[in-house]
Amino acid sequence: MPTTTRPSGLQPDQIVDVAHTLISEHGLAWFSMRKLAAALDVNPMTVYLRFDSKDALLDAVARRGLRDVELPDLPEGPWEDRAVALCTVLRSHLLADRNLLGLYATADRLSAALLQSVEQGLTLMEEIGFRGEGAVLAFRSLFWHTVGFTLVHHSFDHFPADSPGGLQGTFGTVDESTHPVFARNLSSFTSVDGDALFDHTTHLVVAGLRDGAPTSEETR
Amino acid sequence: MPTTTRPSGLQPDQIVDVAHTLISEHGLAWFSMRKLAAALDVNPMTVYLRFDSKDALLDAVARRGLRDVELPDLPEGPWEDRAVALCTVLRSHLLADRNLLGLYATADRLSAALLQSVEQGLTLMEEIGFRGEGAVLAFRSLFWHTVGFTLVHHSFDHFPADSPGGLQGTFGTVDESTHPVFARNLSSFTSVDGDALFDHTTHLVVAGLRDGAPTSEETR
DNA sequence: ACCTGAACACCGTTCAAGT
DNA sequence: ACCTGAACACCGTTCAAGT
Repeated sequence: MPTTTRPSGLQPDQIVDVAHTLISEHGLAWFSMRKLAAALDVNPMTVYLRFDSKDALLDAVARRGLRDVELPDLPEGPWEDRAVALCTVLRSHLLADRNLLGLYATADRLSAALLQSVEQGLTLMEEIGFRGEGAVLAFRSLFWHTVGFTLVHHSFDHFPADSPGGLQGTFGTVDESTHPVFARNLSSFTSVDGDALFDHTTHLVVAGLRDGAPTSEETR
Repeated sequence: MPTTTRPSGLQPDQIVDVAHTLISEHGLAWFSMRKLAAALDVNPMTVYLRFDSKDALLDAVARRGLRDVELPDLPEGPWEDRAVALCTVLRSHLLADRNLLGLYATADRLSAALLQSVEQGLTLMEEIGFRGEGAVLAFRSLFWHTVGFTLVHHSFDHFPADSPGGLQGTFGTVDESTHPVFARNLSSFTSVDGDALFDHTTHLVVAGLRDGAPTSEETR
């Protein structure tokens, strides 16, 4: 070894790759600039030559995680089914790596990374008669419905029923006189199936879009 | 002063209160256990006598932030309007303190803190004929739609149009041959009005619920 | 020019020691 | 019993110094 400082030629892409892998494997909370540097076998400060800050790096990692998302072609079938399918695929891509979800939540320009979904979504909206800003609005409803529901997904994991206290523990005592309807339906508050709830709500949004579309019966 | 250690009688509620205030004023990123202790004029370790960890404390802060939410009575009017109003009120409560939003995103048992909304939501669902688990499912769709959209809200703040690069900067070059529909509608991608988009999508969900309700015309 | 080592100003948390 | 001080094992980031 001629010198102690190798001109590593460390590329930004490589840094983002390794950061992505580390976060994916160990989680966002575990990740640090120093651990990243160790994984890259480089001085902690070298990373700062390529990225201004940890935030800037995380931004790049988030964008990278979504950049190469390849959405499959939508299946044949009724319009509603294809619209729901778009949402389902999008969501499963976002959920694919749970450790990166926290990153997407704070990463701006989420939609910019998902060009494929924009193309497919707009096509669907035009198919039922939406044009221009109307098509964009309709697409955005569906898109952000999907992203929002996905970000909220982990809240379902720890819902009562299975937990020690059960519903009592979570809701405390539901006062029959102030919350009569709630009290009467308490036994129906079973644990939440996130996938089913998403699917159900997506159908509601899709049906709403379809009903409000300029063209209701000309899809062919 | 007789001794240097006051038997402060520091109450957990007081700790949570001060933590809530600090986060609300300076943000979640600024907040630390040591700064909290300084604000309480107490040794940093004293807080650990009441809370096992920072996470446990933040959990308590999140719950406290929602505990006393008093939802106003729903206005008179058509069912759809009242359902939308419930969502709007819920959202504005969650958005009231933007600095606490990040807390809710990771706080489990979000719904447990919002008993009021459960009572009102279930009442609405029963009004159009939903019963038992059907009513709970319908309510959950509306509730989590609202929470999800709220958590995603800040993504809209930095949407292109006003930013330096504009749409070009965010989307890069939209290839006309691979994304023809997108390219054709590029000019319709104006900046996102989060409130309007939420309102619009909420109407879609509400309309979907109404249409799928057991009773369609017996509301009275 | 490119990289590093040491240092600065912080963290959350543990634990032996004080009163 | 109740609280603290010092310490441990970390952080992100700056910057003068090395090659």
